[in-house]
This record gives sequence, structure tokens and C-alpha cells, in this order.
Amino acid sequence: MTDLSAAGAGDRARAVSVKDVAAEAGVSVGTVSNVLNRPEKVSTSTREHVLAVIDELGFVRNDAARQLRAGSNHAVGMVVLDVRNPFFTDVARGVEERLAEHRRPLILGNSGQDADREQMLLDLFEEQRVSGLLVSPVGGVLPRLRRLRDRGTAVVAVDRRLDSSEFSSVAVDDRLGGRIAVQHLLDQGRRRIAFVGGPRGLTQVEHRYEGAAAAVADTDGATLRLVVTGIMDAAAGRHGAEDLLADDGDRPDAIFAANDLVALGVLQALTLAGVSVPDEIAIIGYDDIDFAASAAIPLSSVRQPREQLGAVAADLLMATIEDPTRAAEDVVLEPSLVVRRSTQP
Amino acid sequence: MTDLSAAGAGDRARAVSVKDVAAEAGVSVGTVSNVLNRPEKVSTSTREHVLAVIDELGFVRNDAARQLRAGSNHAVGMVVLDVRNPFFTDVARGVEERLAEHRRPLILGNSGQDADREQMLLDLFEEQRVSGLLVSPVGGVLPRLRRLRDRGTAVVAVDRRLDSSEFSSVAVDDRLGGRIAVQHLLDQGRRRIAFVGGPRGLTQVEHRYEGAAAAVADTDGATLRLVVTGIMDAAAGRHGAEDLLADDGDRPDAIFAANDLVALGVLQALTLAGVSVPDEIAIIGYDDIDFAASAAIPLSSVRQPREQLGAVAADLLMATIEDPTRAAEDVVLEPSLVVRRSTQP
DNA sequence: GATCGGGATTGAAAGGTTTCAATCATCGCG
DNA sequence: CGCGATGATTGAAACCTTTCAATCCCGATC
Repeated sequence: MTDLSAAGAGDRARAVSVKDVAAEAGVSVGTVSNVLNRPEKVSTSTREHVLAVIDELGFVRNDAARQLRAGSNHAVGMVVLDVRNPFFTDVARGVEERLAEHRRPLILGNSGQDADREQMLLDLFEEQRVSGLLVSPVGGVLPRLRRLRDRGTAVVAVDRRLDSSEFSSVAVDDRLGGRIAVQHLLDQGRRRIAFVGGPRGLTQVEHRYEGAAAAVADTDGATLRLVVTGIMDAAAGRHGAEDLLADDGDRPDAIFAANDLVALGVLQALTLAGVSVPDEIAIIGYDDIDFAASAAIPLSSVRQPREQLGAVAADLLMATIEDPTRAAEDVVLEPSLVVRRSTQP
Repeated sequence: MTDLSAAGAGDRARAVSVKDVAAEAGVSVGTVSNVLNRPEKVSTSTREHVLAVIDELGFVRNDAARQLRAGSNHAVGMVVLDVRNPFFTDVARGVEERLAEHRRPLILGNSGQDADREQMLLDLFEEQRVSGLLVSPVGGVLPRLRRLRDRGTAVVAVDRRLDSSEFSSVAVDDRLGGRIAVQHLLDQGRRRIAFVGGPRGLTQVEHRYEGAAAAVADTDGATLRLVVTGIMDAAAGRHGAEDLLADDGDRPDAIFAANDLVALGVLQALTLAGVSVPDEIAIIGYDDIDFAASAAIPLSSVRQPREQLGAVAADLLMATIEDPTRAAEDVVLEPSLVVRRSTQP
């Protein structure tokens, strides 16, 4: 009570530690720790007293020390391809919600489809010793992921299967999605189909195109042409549509866009050019983001079960964290058709 | 080389630590640390040798231990109101980019306008000992933020000024934005204006409405009516527009929506009802999200300098971290008008 | 040949939490 | 009254990195 030295120099109050709490409460640090982590091991009176002191002193646990001791971070890291695409933020939300049930925070990183940024994020997550990692891989990270796994970090691939069968994955059947989309267009009597998307080499795009081609091959008189874009945003869709309109030899009567951002761009270009949608040209997108429904001409789309994708990914990851020897498992979800005005007069 | 015991039990390889590197390289841990943090203090030969060993052993720094020693986390936390609104993800990207220049990671949390979730996030950030915090406050967190500041965590309010003048803030002048939007409608000859947005009490909404009212008050014969919505998404916009059309006594000739999501909903409802935009009714939104430009009828909007908002917030935060005694500062940015087809025939 | 100066390197301490074997206190029963 | 059992509490070790005063080594200078 006469300890002036403590109050003296104090530039800024040092953080309150378990030791401070223990001293103030007149117990040992072990007891304080028990109150926090195994309250049932502590007598009721002691527990209440310690909790009161914690509150009074405003003690907040130092997570760094806790992690250091535990050897790994409770959190889970996630690398997504594009935070600006609502599809990915929705998947991330699905993950986050499921993880919240296990009281595990999610640390979100955005690679923007850039391999260097992806590397940086993996470095960061490794330094953080996250206990699990969800990743939509950009490219060439397989060795890196192997190393992480060998160190005890659980890894699950999202929205794309890794080449190897060493890691679990969750993905949506993009071939089926492409087929469903184009079959719907064919069912509406359309025959001259155009596919707009890119770049070539992006697994999702390739599969959607293959599905589309399969549907067309099964139908007499149906044709499919391909318009390749760079990145898949609305601007790409606008340019793709303008190209199609310019070359008016055989104007398509339906367009399948590889995602909704592209489809919105296509829609905009067509409306601007005075082409009636869906009368002259029908449009279908992919992902069924919220903006598809609220576009001025509501957009038909192939719905991916986004929240489910996130939830299943989180479940697989949790299972792998709990049992690292668990066999890898590839979960494939089914897409479904959502019909709106852009394909139905 | 004959150390069988080490290889023996090993369930899973324990993480490689500086100690292991030091032993393998035949130097002390202090030297390894110097190689990592002050390479210029180490002789060239030693440095190269240690780096080689680090690479060979696959050593990765343990961030928890580093933080524990340092006393605070290098990272910065951010709480946003709604990750699904592109406006916020764009602001966050602005922050992230600026922080990247200082090699500080951003940990993003989503409150979803829920005060409980906001509390949980603040708990998390406090346990993490983040060095700074960017927050779009939901409600009643002032005492909490004070405590954080007293412990040495820098705090900056984003997109909204805190009631008190203790914390720096960055915001956009919403009154001016509202005025600009409605003045534009008036300049186009519109007189019967409707404002769609809500809920009442949300600072941003109130200010935008006040600005709108001011512009209307300055113009003879102009009227303003208010349609209050709950949360501001596309569904709210659709309902608002339907209400306006149903009551066809004095149909407005222009609608000012409190954000672009609402505006898109309004646009959709009008198109569906066969109302011509902008001929019969003009629409202007707020935020200028990317989807505003790629809507089928491109949407006029009030542009908020989103990336700049994020960048300035990051700058203020960095300054406060570097000098905690720094006086609070309120930065107000100016919005600007973006005219597209929805208000211009 | 002794001393000095300088850069390079060392080694131990500190930081906060958790864990666990060891100790203490209490009570019931013989 | 003593002993054992049970439950509560203790205290030190471990986790890994960084820092800094102390030491070492080498070459140069007198």
C-alpha cells in the first residue's frame, strides 16, 4: 500500500498479467489459469473471487503467450481468389459461421489470383502457426502445402481439387453446371450458343465449357462458339458481347457467361445496343450472386451452394485437424438451375 | 550423427526453432536472431552459412513468441458493418494496400451491424494485442474503445465520427452527398423527389436525407417525400418502389436511394412495372459500387472515395501508433457526382 | 611484445500462459 | 487421536524469440 515505485515512472500501464491477478487475489498463477480453463477444478469461493479480481483489474488474456505454450494457433487461415467477387465472400461467410461453432476465428487473405501474393499469405499463415488452412490454390503451391501438412497443419482445397489425392477438397461439379445451363438454353429452343469466359487454363472455366459442349453435342443443329476473356469481371463481359454483336454474320441467340459478373457485363452491352433480352438473345450466368436477381433484367444462373461449400470445407478441415491421419476425401456438390427473366420471355 | 534417440519416438516432427538452427550451424541463438533481424551486424560468411542452414532445416519463425517478446502484435484489426456490401470490401482493400506498405497484416472482422458480434470481435482483437484498430462502430462501444486506447492500442473510426473528440476519424460528408444528388435531379428538371432508405437513426441515412431536404428547400415547387426502409439491401429497394407505385396519386418523377443496393432494387421494380427509367422516373443511388455501372440501366450515383477513405484511415492509424499522444483529427472527404443513364435520357 | 580498438559473437534474461507433479488442507473413519 | 483419501492449490518448467551487456578475437599501433 506504500509502493510508490510502481506508480512512479509508469509511462503507460503495462498490461495486466495472470501474475498480477494472482497477487491481487492472493492465489497462485496456476489457480488463476485453472479458473480460466478448468473452472470445475477450482472451489466456488476461490473462483468467484478470482473472477471478481479479473474484472476489477481488467485482465485480458494474452493470446500470443497462450499460443506459444500451446504450440499452435487456434485460428484457421483461408486464401481466396478474389474478395471482390460476392461468390467468394459468401463462401467465406459459410466457413466463418461454421468455425464460430468451434470458437475458432478465421483469418482471411486475398490472393487476387496472384501467385506471389499467395506465397506471401502462406508465409504469414505459417509464421502464425494456424492449425488449419483452406485454400483455393492459384498455382504451383503443392510442395508448399505438403510441407505445411508435414508440420501438422491441416489443409483443405476449396472450389477446386488439387492434382494430387493427398488433400481433401470440396468443389462443385462444374461440368454438370455447364451442361445444365446450356441444356436449359436448348430447351428454350435456342440453338446458336456462345460461351463467354476465361482465361483458358482456369479449371473452373474449362469444366464449364466442357459441360456446355457436351450438351450441344447431344442436340441436332446446335452450335457452340467460344469467346475468350482475360479476367472475369463486368468489363470483360461487355467487351465479349460487343465482339459478338460486331461480327453479325451469325449472331447467337443465347449466351452462357462463365460467371455472373461477366453475364452482367454482357447484359449491359446488349441493352445498350438495343438488343432485346431474352427475346433476341437469352443470357445465363453462373454463381447466382445476389446481384443476379436484382439486375434490371433478372439473370438466370447456375446456383452453386455457396454457404454449403464453405460449411463442408470447414467440416472437413475440423475433421482433419482432429485426426491428421484421416484419409483425404473429395466432396463434390451439385449445382442447380435458377431460371429468371433473362432466359424466359 | 549417431543420435538415434532424437529420431526414435517422434510422433510428428516438432517445429524447428532458432535453437535447432543455432546447433546445426554451430553458432549461438543470438547470432541466428541477428541474421534474421539485423543482418548487417553479422559477418558475411556466418550470415550465409546460417541462411543455408535455415533453408535446409525449413525453419519458419514462430510469430507468437516474437509477439510475446515484442509486447504487441504487428497486425491491425478492422471491424466493418457489412462484408456483403461491396462498398465496405473496397474500403477494406484500400486499408489493406496501405498497410502492406508497412508490412502490417490486416485482420478483418464483420459485425453485420450486430452489437454482440462487435463485442466478440473487440474481445478477440484485444486478446491478440493488435497494435491498432479501425472500427465502424455499431453502438455503445465508447467505453470499450477508451479502455483499449488506455492500454496503448491506437483507434480510428471509419465512415462515421465517434460522439467524442477523443478519437481520430475519417468520414465522407454525407450531407453534401445528399445535396449533390438531389441538386442533380433538380437540374434535370425533376421536382417530385422521393428518398428511399433507412432505418432512421443511422447517421449516414439521416445526413443524406438532410442534404436532400436542403437542396429541395432551395428550389421553388420542389417536393421531397420519405420512404423508410429497414436494412438497406435490394429487397428493401423493391418494396419501397412498389409502395411508391401503388399509391399513384402523385407519383414521383425522381428517386434518391440511400445506397446503391437499394437503388438497384428500385430499378428492378420499376422495370418490372413497365415504368421507363429515366424518362418517367429518374434514379440516383449512393456509393457508386461497381455494380452501379454494370446494371442494365447504368445507375447514376454519388461516389464516395472508397480507396482513399481506407488509405487515409490507415495513415491516421499509423500516425497514432507511432505517436500515441497525437491529437485526434477528423478528416472529412468530399463525395462527387457520377452521372449515368438512370438520370439522363 | 603489450595494449588498444573494433567488430563479431555469446549467453542469459525476459515476456505471459499452461501444465503437471508435488504439496497442503480437510474430513471421515477406524 | 491418527491415518488415509479426496479435493484444492501451488510453483516451477516449458514454449520460442529478442535484446543487450559482456566477452572474445583479430589486427593494428606504439
